[in-house]
Amino acid sequence: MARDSSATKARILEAAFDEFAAYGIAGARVDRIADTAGANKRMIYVYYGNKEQLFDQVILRAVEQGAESVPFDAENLPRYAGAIFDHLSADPRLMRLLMWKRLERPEATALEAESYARKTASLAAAQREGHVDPAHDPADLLTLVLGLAQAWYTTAGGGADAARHRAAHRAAVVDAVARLVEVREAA
Amino acid sequence: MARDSSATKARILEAAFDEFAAYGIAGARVDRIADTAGANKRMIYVYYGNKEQLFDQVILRAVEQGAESVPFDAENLPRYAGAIFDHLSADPRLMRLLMWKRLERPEATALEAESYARKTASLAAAQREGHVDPAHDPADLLTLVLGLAQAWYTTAGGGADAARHRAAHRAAVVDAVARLVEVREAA
DNA sequence: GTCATGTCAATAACTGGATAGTTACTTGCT
DNA sequence: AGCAAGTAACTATCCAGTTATTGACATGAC
Repeated sequence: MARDSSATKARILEAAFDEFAAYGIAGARVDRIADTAGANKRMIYVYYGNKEQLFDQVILRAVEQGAESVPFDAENLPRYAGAIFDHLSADPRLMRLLMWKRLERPEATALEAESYARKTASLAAAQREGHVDPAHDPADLLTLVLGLAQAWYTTAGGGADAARHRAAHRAAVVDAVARLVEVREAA
Repeated sequence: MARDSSATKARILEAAFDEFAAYGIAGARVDRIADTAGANKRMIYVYYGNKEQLFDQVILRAVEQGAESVPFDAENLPRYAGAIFDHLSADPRLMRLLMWKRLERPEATALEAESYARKTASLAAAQREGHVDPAHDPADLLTLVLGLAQAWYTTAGGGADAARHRAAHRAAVVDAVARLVEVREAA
């Protein structure tokens, strides 16, 4: 039993990810997190303050990792949507975690607000340059693209045998976004 | 204080809707539901069994009302998506309630499975008849349409000033679905 | 080298408040 | 009277957060 505080911190964070993804904030049990982490409950309070702050840390890490592995690409939105789809497919806990966050901690963080603003701005630019149909407001377009990329995880479609058709679902998302952003000649 | 059991039942159900939409199952407080309903806590247990069963009843009523006021229309999916959008706009509690359900009671009920099957079947028919592009599997298409219709409520786009742009958002949804189902000549 | 000292990591047992569900009782209607 | 509706007070459990204490390791004095 080496005494390694950063390893303990990391184990707690990982266990908390599991627990929060499964039960949300209200349903999560601090004792269970401590057990799963193989750590003492007290350390959770030492390292993270309380249950809510621990949740915030879990979210923060997930968002950072997401931003890192799925860079925004205003000029190729179908590909961006496909990348989001892949990212969500890779870990089923992720979408659940984000849904809990929307329900239990809906306040947009500064980080999120800033990332949102950056995306809409670069989307507007892509529209001016003719890569994306300018029919919709950039913010609206972003919402629609995200809605499509997440559709399998926010609706009943993501049921039992979803894994077997993953490739087809992904292709459907990519195609749907392609149709959405396709530049049309003025009628 | 008239003694009217069905009125008490209804008040409890309405208060439970409020409470569950706000806090989910784990976060909901039975005492608070009783207070809001102006009913005695005991009556909740008499009429509904326990907290989970009460939640199930709230969901059941919401789903029934939804099915009633938003009939599926495979031959005009943009309109269907618009109707879903309107239905969700009319009561912000609704989408929250459905999200809690996905997270806390994910099992698909028989009712839901049946309604899902009916929709995909009639969608397949609409594709054969040329009303809907047959590029995608009907089940996938349904998922995408729902993803679009709910996009403002499942993503960060549904923030503060969303109400002011509701009409524009609705139009965006309808247009996005129109593009999605548009029949294309074979390339 | 080894022993005292300070510091950080970790633990088990506890506390106080909350909370789902119950019991025993009262009220009002017919 | 008799039954259904309603009530208040209770219980047993659970659970977030705390307290008091022990164990590990490094540093430096001698």
